[in-house]
Amino acid sequence: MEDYLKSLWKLGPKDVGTQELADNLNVTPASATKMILRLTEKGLVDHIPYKGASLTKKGELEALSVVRRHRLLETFLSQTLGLGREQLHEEAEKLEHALSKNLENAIAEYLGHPTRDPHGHPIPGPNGELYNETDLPLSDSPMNMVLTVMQVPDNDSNILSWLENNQIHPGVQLMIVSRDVFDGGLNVTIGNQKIRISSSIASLVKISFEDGS
Amino acid sequence: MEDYLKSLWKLGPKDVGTQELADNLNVTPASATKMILRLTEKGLVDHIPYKGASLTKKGELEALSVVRRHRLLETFLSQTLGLGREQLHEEAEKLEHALSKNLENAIAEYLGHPTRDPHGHPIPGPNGELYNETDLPLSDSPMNMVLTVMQVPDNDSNILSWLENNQIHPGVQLMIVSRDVFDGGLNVTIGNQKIRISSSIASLVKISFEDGS
DNA sequence: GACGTGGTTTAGTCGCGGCTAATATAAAGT
DNA sequence: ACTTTATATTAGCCGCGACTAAACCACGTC
Repeated sequence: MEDYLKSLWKLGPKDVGTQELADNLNVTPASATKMILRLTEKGLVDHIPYKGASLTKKGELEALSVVRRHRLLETFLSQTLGLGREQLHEEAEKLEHALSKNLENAIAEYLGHPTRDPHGHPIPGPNGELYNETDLPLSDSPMNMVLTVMQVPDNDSNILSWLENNQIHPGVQLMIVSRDVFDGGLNVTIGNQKIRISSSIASLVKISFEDGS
Repeated sequence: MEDYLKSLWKLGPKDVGTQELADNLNVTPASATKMILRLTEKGLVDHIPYKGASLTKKGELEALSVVRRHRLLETFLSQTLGLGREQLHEEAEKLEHALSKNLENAIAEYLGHPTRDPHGHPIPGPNGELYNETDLPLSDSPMNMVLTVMQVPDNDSNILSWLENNQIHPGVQLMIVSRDVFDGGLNVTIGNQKIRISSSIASLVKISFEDGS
């Protein structure tokens, strides 16, 4: 239920098709339809049959609350237990539904009310406030400029391990030296290393032009 | 489900009646019966109809695993977030079902494999090993001896707050100076304070004769 | 030894969140 | 316009964990 809201948020704000939603949650389209009906009933979702579904204001706030819990948990587990970025998502996924408001507050307090999680994703405020929407996909970034990695994906531990092995994580600086005309792959320098990043991965890494520290 | 195992463990090792179990979990006896049947089916519980239920070896291990997760979580939340003893139980109760083996291990590691939680309750090992079964109820303890508080209850935040307010928590030393003949209430010195502890509360506090530090 | 009472179980229902199989719809191709 | 095809929905089922109401059993009492 909370998972559906989260997925709708992640896939939104456009209307999300049943199939797309179902794929995202690893359930069948029939299950997704049923849930969409339930959520519509509760006023969390607007649904146009055979068209798609999107969150209402109320649904969006719910979704942001889940996302907040998720990202606070990731930050907390990283900070205390020192879990690697590849492990965080999976664990937070399980715990987020069981996190009380009290504990959410205590964790936020403990962490000093962080605005980014260990993947660089912005953490919504207690009332759904979101900042930091200005980061750019690495795949769309200009060449020969110093770029600061701001965000890496959180949900694919394979990609994440690869990035980690190549020293790519939030805060790191790099520069695009060339771009492959055919497949969009990037040749990048990072420190004194040169690596190649496929365009599919590059589209998942977000950067800014400022010093991200 | 895990809650049923935990309750059966807590109320055992004797046969537990449907009513008693249902009361403990705040459900109706009918619900308890149904669950007992399911657990029997799975080989976690032995059930004699109209008599009672008790854990099998397999069920006990399951139960101990839940207890371990619960107590590790309490310890972890206390240690990191500094939550008060009264709040720990409730929060751990929610999270325990969502704690993966991985995270359980990471937390145990982080805490240095503790054997007691903040209430002094023993934490079962990863394979269900339990020590520290020698602590005595304060209500049964001799007078005029230095006693060390080892365990306080975890599940009643009112009692816990009262104990906390009177400086009674694991590690504290006290002495029984007199015992009320009629109601079993205890007069106790703790530091230079004298307080009275009702027999019902005293039966929930466990002590040892050794220095508990 | 029948009788009543309290605890136990069964029967039937509900909401949640899944599934499969069958049906309905919208959009695109001929 | 008609048919194909992809996508959505409905219908009907299952397991979990709760509930109420009704039947059932065991035990102590008379």
